[in-house]
Amino acid sequence: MQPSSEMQALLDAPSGSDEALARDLGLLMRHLLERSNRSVFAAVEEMDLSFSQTKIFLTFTGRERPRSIKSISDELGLSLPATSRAIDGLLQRGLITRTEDPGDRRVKQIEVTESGREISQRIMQLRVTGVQEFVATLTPDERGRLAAVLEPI
Amino acid sequence: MQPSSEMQALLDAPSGSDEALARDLGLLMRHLLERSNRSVFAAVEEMDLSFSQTKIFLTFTGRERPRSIKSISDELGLSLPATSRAIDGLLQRGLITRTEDPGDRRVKQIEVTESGREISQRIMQLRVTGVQEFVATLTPDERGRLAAVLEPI
DNA sequence: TATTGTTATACTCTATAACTATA
DNA sequence: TATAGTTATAGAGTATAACAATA
Repeated sequence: MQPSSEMQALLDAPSGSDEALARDLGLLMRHLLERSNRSVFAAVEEMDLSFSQTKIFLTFTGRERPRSIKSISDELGLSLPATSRAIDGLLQRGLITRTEDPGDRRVKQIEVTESGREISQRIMQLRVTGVQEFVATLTPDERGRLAAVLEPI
Repeated sequence: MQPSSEMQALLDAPSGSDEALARDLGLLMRHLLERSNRSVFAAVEEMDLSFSQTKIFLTFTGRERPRSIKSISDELGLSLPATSRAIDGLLQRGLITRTEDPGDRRVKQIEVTESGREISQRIMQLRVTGVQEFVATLTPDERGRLAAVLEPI
């Protein structure tokens, strides 16, 4: 089967087939993404954060303990120098602190400050808001059934 | 209500509430994205296409007619020079053609070549594959119910 | 010697400005 | 004058290489 035929098959997928489900899920994902990304991108641009700086904040969500630059670099798949420079920018704006690890003086411990936490939470809030707005567009019946299906998954 | 409390409320959202639904949808979206993006990014890197070049291909999906550089630039929200340069690269690799519009000689008509179409379809196929793999992990029962809920939406 | 982090350098992609050709 | 596209230039962000400090 040629790629071209496969694509066509996907568009024509009969209702109820796995292909139709994959297509509907893809469309839903795309819709949710567009909705969520618009507000997040606008906020991130307004706050003058780079994409990597935003992702650095996200690596702190849930676990507030200090992290080394290396561990952040590894988690984001970003080079150590790039991570170091991104952190430099956050440091200069007072959004994080960088202190020497007393146990291993090669290591710098990075922590989010109070104002950094505010920004980080605002970003996460916006991500959620896009999805919440979509949920609000559904009828109560659709909401209930979608919730019932998703919960076990 | 402080952002911090809002985030906590989301995590604690009682099963059946709109907040729980939004959270589950967000988690699903994140899961699908990670799954889909891994393979797409790997392929795009291997083919040595920039992010913008990939998006240019996507603007041709569904409508095979020639487009002007301006229209592509507008649709992607990319500057005209950046679009022009990205197209230059695709042209040099024989993935598109750039011909003068006989009706208005300021305009260049961009078309996807046969080898360009192959690459474009391979990318789209990978996007879909990630979702299809996820669908395959569901039980037939979950699949049926999810499909029934999504179709009207 | 190996590891953490920083600095030096070069590359890619982008936008704005200046320019050319056509309308 | 206005528009489509290109070329010139500068800036942001990245990676690799070279380096310093510590283990």
